[in-house]
Amino acid sequence: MIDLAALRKDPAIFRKAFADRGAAIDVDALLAQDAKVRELKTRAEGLKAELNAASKAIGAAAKQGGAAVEEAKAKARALGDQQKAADSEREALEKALAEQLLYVPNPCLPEVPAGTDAAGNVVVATWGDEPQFAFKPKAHWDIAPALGIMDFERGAKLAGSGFVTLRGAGARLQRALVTWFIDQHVANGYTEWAVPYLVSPQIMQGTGQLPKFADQLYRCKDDDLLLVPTAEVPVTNLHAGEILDGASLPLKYCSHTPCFRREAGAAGVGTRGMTRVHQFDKVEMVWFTTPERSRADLETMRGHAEALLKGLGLRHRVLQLCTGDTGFSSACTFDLEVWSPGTQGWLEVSSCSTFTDFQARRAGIRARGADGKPQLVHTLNGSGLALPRCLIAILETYQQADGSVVVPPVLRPYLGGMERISK
RNA sequence: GGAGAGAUGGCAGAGUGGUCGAAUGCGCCGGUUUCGAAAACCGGUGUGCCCGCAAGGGCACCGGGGGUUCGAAUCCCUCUCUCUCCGCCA
Repeated sequence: MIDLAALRKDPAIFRKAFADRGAAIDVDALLAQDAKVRELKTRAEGLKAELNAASKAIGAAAKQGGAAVEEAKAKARALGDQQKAADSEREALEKALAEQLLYVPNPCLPEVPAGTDAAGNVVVATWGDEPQFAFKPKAHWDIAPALGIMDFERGAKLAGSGFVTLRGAGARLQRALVTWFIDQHVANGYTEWAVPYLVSPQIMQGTGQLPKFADQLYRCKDDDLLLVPTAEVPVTNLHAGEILDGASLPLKYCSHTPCFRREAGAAGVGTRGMTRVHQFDKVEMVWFTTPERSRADLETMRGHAEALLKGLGLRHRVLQLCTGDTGFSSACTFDLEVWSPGTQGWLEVSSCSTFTDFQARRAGIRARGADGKPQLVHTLNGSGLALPRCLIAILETYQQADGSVVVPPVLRPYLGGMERISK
């Protein structure tokens, strides 16, 4: 959620930011409503103050008794009616304004390149040479089923298209990746969390998934719970409504969870194999930090994600997303894309963002600063990393002419020393 | 799932219709004292919002929501959560 006081103070900045994003936000309408709400509030509170004073007087008078008390009560009753009317008007308008505010995106940082869509994203770094093969490299959907480590048909049998199963060394490889990732994060000072995979609608609102992206979420109607689309949601909301100790910042958390996404409207686009599925595993990094250091922390966190790809020896690049491609809640995002030799394309395996105070304001996450006053924190998160596409890149990058796949050395200890996955 | 008990400030714990944003204790911060510290004593110590240049004034919050009343931490309804016991269960 944006800061209404900031909007009042400098609407021009917000107008430009929304335009850059391609978001049709009527700033003037928001400002007008805000002014009206505050006017009504002042009036209603004034009446309430009168009423409170009148009630107090009745209390004092009642002790002495007397006929004047009944008359005073009648007057107070009339005042109360007036106050209630004014307050209900204020309440309705304030609620409507708050509702609209939930659909207003986070302005991007000034440094974010302007652009309307993914074509405007800027490559800021590339690592690794393109792997060379003495044969035509295959795609993972050919490699993995042939090795018997991935089964798409059975996934579809269980839950429909977009669900896959991993078998034997495939399942174990994924588990090895998860464990190695988390071990790296813990070594970097992160605290690991295990969290619920179902959360309430209010929690989804805290991080910005609701109300705008309801159609992308799986919902358990009978219990009014939603399956998490990313660990960002439960982990960021761990501190919802809390006032943290400023000296404890930055807090660095990581968590491994499955992620559930309906992917409504994405059918047919890059969905073959395990590239885009309704359920996948991911290790997520989440930071709670201060406004002063959040931008620098984003670099650090992105470095942690990149280090994983380097450790695995996977060619990758880093994109800074342009204004038009930056997510609703984010102020600045870097995507990490890994190279897929089988499809000769790039696959997004991580998205590292700073949400500035946007999520903190929605979720009510503050920290007590040096001056003793609570202040909204900045939240960051980044994948570290998404599992399916890492599996894809490993299988395709390390495939051999005989169909086997060499295991990256860093993972071997997690696979009982296995050096190669063969049939 | 059934039965019962409970939810008050950082913590503990009073308060059952009026001057209660809330006693008291602990904790924390500042001061006095001390060579220094402890102890003791004195003072302070929640959050959000509105009006205001400011000084200052006002409103709201005692788990959430709703109701009764001139007035609710206190009465009523409802939801959530916690604890105890029973059942079921990985």
